[in-house]
Amino acid sequence: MTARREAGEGEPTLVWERPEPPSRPTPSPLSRDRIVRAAIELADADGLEAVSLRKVAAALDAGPMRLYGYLSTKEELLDLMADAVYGEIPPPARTGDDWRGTLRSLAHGTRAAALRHEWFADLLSGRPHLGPHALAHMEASLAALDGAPGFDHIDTIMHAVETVNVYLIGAIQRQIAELRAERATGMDERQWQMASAPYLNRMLATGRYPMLARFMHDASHADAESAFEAGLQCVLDGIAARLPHP
Amino acid sequence: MTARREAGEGEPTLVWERPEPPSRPTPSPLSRDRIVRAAIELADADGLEAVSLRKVAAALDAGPMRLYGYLSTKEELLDLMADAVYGEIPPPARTGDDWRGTLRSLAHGTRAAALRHEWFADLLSGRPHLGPHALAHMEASLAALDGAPGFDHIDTIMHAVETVNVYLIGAIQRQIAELRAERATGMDERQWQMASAPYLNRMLATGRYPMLARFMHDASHADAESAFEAGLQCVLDGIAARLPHP
DNA sequence: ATCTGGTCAATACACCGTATCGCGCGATGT
DNA sequence: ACATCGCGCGATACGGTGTATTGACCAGAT
Repeated sequence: MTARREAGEGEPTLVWERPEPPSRPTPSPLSRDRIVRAAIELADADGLEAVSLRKVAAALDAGPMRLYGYLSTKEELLDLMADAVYGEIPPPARTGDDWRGTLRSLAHGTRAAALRHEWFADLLSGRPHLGPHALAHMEASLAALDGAPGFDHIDTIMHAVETVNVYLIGAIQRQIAELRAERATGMDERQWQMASAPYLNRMLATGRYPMLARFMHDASHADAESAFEAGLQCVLDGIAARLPHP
Repeated sequence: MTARREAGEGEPTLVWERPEPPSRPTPSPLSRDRIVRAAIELADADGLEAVSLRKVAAALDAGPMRLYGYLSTKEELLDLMADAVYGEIPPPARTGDDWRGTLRSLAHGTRAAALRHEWFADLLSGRPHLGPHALAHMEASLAALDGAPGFDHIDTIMHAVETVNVYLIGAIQRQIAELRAERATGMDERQWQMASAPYLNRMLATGRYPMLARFMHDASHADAESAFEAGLQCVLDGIAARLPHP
């Protein structure tokens, strides 16, 4: 055996002068949910790259290693975060025969959630989202179209939903990228022109990009929201065109 | 550490027994281009997260810090990599009045480049791509539509290109994500069903996802290529529907 | 012959994800 | 009531990252 701290023998220090046991700081109760919420808070505030297991744990008054009881990898935390976003998307309103309205509400709901959590865009290129909320969202999307006029076969339904989703993903990425560019140079559009425009102007001045120059000069730059809506209508038109026509 | 440290003012060791100066390993000539190529090689082989300044430098027989003469940040390296991909996209064939063919060739060319460099999908959510090749690609896209019947105004042209691009981005992301999921479980579709299906089957068995179950059971799962083409046709139809009709 | 300026390698630092270890507490068996 | 055990958790450790700083070296100018 080994020397065990026992009152019978040496006990070098008396209780009075011996410090209390480190006084466990009330090990805060943990749950996957609390962990994910803390991570999302960090990501919302400072972006995905500010989410580290150490910081998440610190935000919960816990040591980093404690998280490994709830997750076995940081990637799993990211998966949970993505699924939490799906949980925020309101299920598309079931609007009877108005399948366009259904798909539009679906798209706008998703877009709104993604804009609330910019980092969501960064998680789209990772593995497919198979969490319960993601599945439920997919299920609701399919169900909302089920029985609408023209959508008889599951293939038709899935194709429509997938096409809208693909457009949606692209639109989210585009806008998030744009939004970050603006913020990086100073948040204001005027400031953006001041900061990034010199380079662009120099490029345009080379004459190698006449169409871009024309665009910069002549185009009516629409805001992101209405550009999104316009493209979405375009996709919906395309879907409609391929339905068995009444 | 310092074998030659004694070389103060006595020079105690004789030339004969003193090793030659470490014989600079012929500091390999560097260029932004070589750096980017090395980085792309790494990324193609092992994914974006395998690209570190240290490894890129090592691949070029250089110290990590040497790269900072050519880049001031790792992000800039990623920007250069993304722009290199744009450089690989063949300019859309100018096909006269066949604007659909133009947009299709554009989309397929981009998609092919993205599939050659899976990591490209990960760079889409970052800042907008403003490198010379990206600008040239955009310019070529706009120019290819200029003068096509119905595309009179720059707004019309830009809207069409942007809509296709957005769909394109989404489709690329989707397919890359899917592709990675397959590879993660063992590369083969049969193996994928063996590995990931148990979880999905359990989820479907709960009865909470009837539409998904129906999809799994009844749908004719098309391959990625034709699904992409179908969605693209859908978008093109939508664009056509909003043109001033002949 | 000495100084100088510019390149680059070496070193250092803060941070990351995670494997390992060992302490201390609660539960358990006697 | 006491001895023992298991184990959840913190501390520590390791190999990696991006990058700031430092300092050795060499070319060219004085």
